[in-house]
Amino acid sequence: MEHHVKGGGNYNQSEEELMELRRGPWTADEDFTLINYIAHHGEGRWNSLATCAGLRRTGKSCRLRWLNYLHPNVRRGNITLEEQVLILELHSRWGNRWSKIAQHLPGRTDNEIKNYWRTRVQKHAKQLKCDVNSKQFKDALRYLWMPRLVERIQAGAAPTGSTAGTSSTTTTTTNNSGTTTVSNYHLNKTNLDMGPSQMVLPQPNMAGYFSGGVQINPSNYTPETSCNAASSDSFGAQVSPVSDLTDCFNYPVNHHNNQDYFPPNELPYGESFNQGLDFNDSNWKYSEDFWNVDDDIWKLLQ
DNA sequence: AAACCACACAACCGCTATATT
DNA sequence: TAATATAGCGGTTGTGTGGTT
Repeated sequence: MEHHVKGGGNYNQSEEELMELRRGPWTADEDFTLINYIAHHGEGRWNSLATCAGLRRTGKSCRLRWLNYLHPNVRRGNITLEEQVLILELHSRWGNRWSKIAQHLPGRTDNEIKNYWRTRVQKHAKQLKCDVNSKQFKDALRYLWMPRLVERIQAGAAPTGSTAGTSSTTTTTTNNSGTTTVSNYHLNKTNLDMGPSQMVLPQPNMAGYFSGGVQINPSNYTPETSCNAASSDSFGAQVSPVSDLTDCFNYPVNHHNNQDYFPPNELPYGESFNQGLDFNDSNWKYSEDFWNVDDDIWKLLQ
């Protein structure tokens, strides 16, 4: 199918030129041409690049294709649990600042994060019949979804295996300069001796983000574990003793073997939990399947 | 097997900010 | 300084795909 650009944007081109331009999905040949051209001539000045490369595309389209798809640093595939936590956390702080959020998820594009938000997060809001920007839904994200994600990350990453007999609390903190850190506290003796691990965002590699006891620093960072070549000072560890988001993640110990189960008086949010969110409301009583839509996270509401 | 539907995501559009001439 | 070009952002749309009826 051949589309034609009708105009728009600031990429001023004559009507005749525009009529020649292709739209829609890129072909493998076009991708190859673009990659090859950029490999030899570099990127930038996208209009002339498109012309010189012989691509019947707008410069804007070439730029987007390169940045969102063909660039070697673009990371494709499922959004990891760690990335989901980051997206939720950063979106709660910055809103729809997709590009800004993307800067903290190496290899992910603003477009991908935006799509994730629309398809996954907004879907939950829609099914719950509440606005994605409502306090009710934001509280659900903060006090249910995010802690649940964190717990699953820890369950998967902690060498101690099952959470049975091991309690954990993750704290997200923001210091005066606005830097976010995430701390893990695996409350067994070994890790208590070791103390919390902390890392500073942004950093180029999410592996070990919640690993507990492993501190990411430039010396143990290798290109193999990252999609971006980042300067070492962008992910050095630091300690942030003061937290303004601690309450969000201070949830009680789950003493039960089933990590998805919390009795009513042990729901994973603290005393400070907002009154505005009524989980007894019929809207919140969805079947297990509903909450399974996103990786079993919401089972605890059943 | 065909029609329908929902979803994920690539791509486009309009706009603003910044750089260049 | 003004005009133009370029880069980038966020919202929206279109299309392919997989699941369901």
